[in-house]
Amino acid sequence: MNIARDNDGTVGKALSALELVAAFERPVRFSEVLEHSPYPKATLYRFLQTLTNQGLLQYDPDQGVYSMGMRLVRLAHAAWRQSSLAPISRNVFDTLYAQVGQTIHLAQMDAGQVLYVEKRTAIRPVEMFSQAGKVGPAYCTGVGKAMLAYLDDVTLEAALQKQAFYQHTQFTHADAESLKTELSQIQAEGFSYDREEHETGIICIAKAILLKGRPIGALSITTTTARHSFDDLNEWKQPLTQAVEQIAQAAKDWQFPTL
Amino acid sequence: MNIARDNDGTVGKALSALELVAAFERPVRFSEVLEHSPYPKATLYRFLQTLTNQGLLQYDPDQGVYSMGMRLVRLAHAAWRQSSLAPISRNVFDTLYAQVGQTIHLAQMDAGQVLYVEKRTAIRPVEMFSQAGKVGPAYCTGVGKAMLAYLDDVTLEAALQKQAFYQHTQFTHADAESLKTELSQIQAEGFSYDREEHETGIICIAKAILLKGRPIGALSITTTTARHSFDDLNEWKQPLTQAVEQIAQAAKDWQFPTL
DNA sequence: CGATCTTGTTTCAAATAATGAAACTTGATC
DNA sequence: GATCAAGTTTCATTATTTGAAACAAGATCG
Repeated sequence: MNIARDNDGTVGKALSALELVAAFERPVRFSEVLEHSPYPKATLYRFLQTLTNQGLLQYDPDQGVYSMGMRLVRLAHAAWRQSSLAPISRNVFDTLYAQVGQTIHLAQMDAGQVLYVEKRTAIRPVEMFSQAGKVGPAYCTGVGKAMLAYLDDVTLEAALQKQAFYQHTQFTHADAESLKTELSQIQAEGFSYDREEHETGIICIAKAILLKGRPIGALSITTTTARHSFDDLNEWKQPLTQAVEQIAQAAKDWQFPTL
Repeated sequence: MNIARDNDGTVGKALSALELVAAFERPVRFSEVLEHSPYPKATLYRFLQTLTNQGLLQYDPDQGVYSMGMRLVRLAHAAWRQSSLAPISRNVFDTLYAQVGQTIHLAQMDAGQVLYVEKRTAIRPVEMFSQAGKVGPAYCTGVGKAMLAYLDDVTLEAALQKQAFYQHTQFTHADAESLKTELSQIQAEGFSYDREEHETGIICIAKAILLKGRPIGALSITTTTARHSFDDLNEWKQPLTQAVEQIAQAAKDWQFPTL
């Protein structure tokens, strides 16, 4: 999909400079960005100036550091409302949470990764990796595998190409082959599981949301091995399925973009 | 609205095309965008292509419509974590909510407007982009006026230039003069009030968060005329002040960008 | 069924903006 | 007060963007 994210002239290059700043996860000096940048000093300098002018970055003159700009938050709000599943899923999401009382996630695919667009935490909050806007790996999360399972061959190959297959835990899939085997199972069964593949002690059951046969998102119910066994996950099949179907229906009615 | 936001060559123009799509608040056809665009057909066409390639927009081939892209949500997450007050305010924010039990907002300034970065309501405890990322007018909100009151003259004039002074209710400030008068009062008193200026029945007390004398954000406690009188608002002065001071301290420690 | 309109896409020479090596400025360090 | 590091500006060269116009692909109509 975006093999060519750098073949977009000035705009593409400027955005890749923006990603450089984002990657730091903290305010950065110009020279730090320069070290990680493929662009000459003067060129990068002007990119950061332009991005700052545009509000995609902000510059603190006291400390001489750049950080991500608040205009992005405003734009993301528009994106979230306009093309994420979250707004139309709101009621269903709340209902599901009330039914199962566990941490639930709503996710979509972005550039081969999982992007969480909505989250609801359990009463007893388990400190865990995730929040709206946060991205995660597709190959070792319940929602990621649920969506991968329904991709057509071409898109799947493209997505697999981007997976790192980093061994998060001893249960993480090590390569595309073993992942693919599970994907067929998931497609056959209709449910996807995370068996401590991303984080030790964290398990989940997930299901893809389909529109015209294509996965437009996925919903998951998460818990810990301390509180539940793998078998317990199956008790949530019914409410999960119902929620997924309702969101799919809402998406259909809403003319949700099929990506 | 954006004085120099168009003098940034291709990047600036492409971003203004992105804003055009954002303004629709729904998926749009190419021709609809074209109508509202200052650019020739071919130029706009290539902008949308580039933006789509870059994931800032997404294109639905079935319906031939563009909508905001999920990459923005990912980037905004980085912005929110890296340069919004929200992450460092989290504990203080939760404590304040527990103390007052009313709807509370944390906001920052962006391009003369108020940008909400965090919200807490009784009904839905955690809301990310549904509320965070929302923008509001500065001249008729508690948080907006609180921040305006501490801007230096040059910045204030620039900000006032961007205010629409739309008469939301009978109490809305009608012009810069009457607003300025209140701003001096706010600065003297340290507290800002929304007396049904934005929405009938909605009132609030707000206070600016200062770092080196400059407003980096504001915190507000909101209620309704049905439940509280204007005088009641003052009962929250103490917890509000405490929260603001704690956030200011955290920002100082965190080397928060001073904008 | 062919004509006409509407909408979206591509072309190509001219106009404009981006590029980057190098020089320069600023401020810190020894 | 000399040296070094970090950030900023310059300017001729090069590459990209620009947009009128032509083209394609559906719709809609008589």
